[in-house]
Amino acid sequence: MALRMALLGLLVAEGPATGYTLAKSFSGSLDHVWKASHSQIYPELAKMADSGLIEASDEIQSRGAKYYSVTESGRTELQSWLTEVEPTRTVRNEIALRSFLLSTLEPGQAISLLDREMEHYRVRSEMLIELKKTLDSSVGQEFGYFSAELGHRISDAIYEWSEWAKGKMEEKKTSSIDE
Amino acid sequence: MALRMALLGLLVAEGPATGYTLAKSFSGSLDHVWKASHSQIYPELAKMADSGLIEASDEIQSRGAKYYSVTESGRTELQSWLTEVEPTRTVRNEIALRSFLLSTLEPGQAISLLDREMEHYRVRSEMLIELKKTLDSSVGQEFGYFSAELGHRISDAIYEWSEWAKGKMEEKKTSSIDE
DNA sequence: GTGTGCATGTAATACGTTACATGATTAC
DNA sequence: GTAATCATGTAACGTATTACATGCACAC
Repeated sequence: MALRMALLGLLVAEGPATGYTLAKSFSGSLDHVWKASHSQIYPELAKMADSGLIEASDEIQSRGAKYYSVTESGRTELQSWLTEVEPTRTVRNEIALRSFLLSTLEPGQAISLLDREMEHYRVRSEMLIELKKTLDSSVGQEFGYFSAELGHRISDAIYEWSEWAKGKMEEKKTSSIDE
Repeated sequence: MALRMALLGLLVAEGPATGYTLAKSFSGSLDHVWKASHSQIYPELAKMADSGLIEASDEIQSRGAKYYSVTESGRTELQSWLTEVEPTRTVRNEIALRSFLLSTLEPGQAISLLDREMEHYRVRSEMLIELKKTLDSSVGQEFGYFSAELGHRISDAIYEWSEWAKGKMEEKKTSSIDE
């Protein structure tokens, strides 16, 4: 359902697009929020067209490209999903799971894992700051701005957590030497 | 793989346990990090026993309970996964996706969604503060402490983002009235 | 002519959710 | 005796990942 809504959202915001373009949009703006590959997107678009949420244009473009656009029913569907369906808040975050398992490691090992995380989220955070700048200056592109901001705040939170956890692990390491 | 590692981690940290207990542990401590239901856990434990990562005790307890414990091979497996396998950082966060779709809504509608989120994450945050207090006072239970801290920081980040986004939406609402 | 990027799809496998199904034990 | 909780499992379905497969168009 979420993938379907993501596709509807992109079509609403950016107008008619092909499966290929939508896959690209995912990797450009939705990537830090929701991932999907073309092998998922094409069959989903076909199903959506079957249920009348989107329509394929009659003319097929060069290279066999098919342009899809949202129907009125598609717009309604997206609206009611956003406003009426209770969000699935299932967390499935491997980094968080790994943080849970950190204490099964030696402090030294844990520290090098945390260093890796810090580096990753520092880079990610910087990337999102850049993305926000781009989106900020191009008026009418607020679409991705909210999620870029959220992604940025979450990345920072993970970065700071890693720093904190590293500190804890260093204390542990020192105190075990003292014993 | 992640579920398998979560189960190994729980068995390492808490000693021998049954599928039922492990399912309970998930909902107690791992819930805010990784979700799994018993229908996933039982078959996974059977597979893990087949590959020798865990062992079932000979005696079957009352009510047909089976106690599993980690083997040496299981410990090694967990270690090498944590230290050698590059984490899957795929984000699949429905709240973040919804944030992406916010701009397809009227500011008024968006604001009520954001209110709902704020309430949710305020409660979640408070819950995790309580959990951290519990884990802090019981020595030797640092196991869940790192992930509770991470969960807490992420919840707060989402809460603050919602507040920020709500402000933006209110500006938008006012300015559209002014027009 | 050949490599890169555009463009679409299918197949196999893995992972996850919901619902179905059963039975033992304990507490009231 | 009956309700709650312990305890384990299977089946159907839905979602996601990886690999396979094909062909057009443009630039060099």
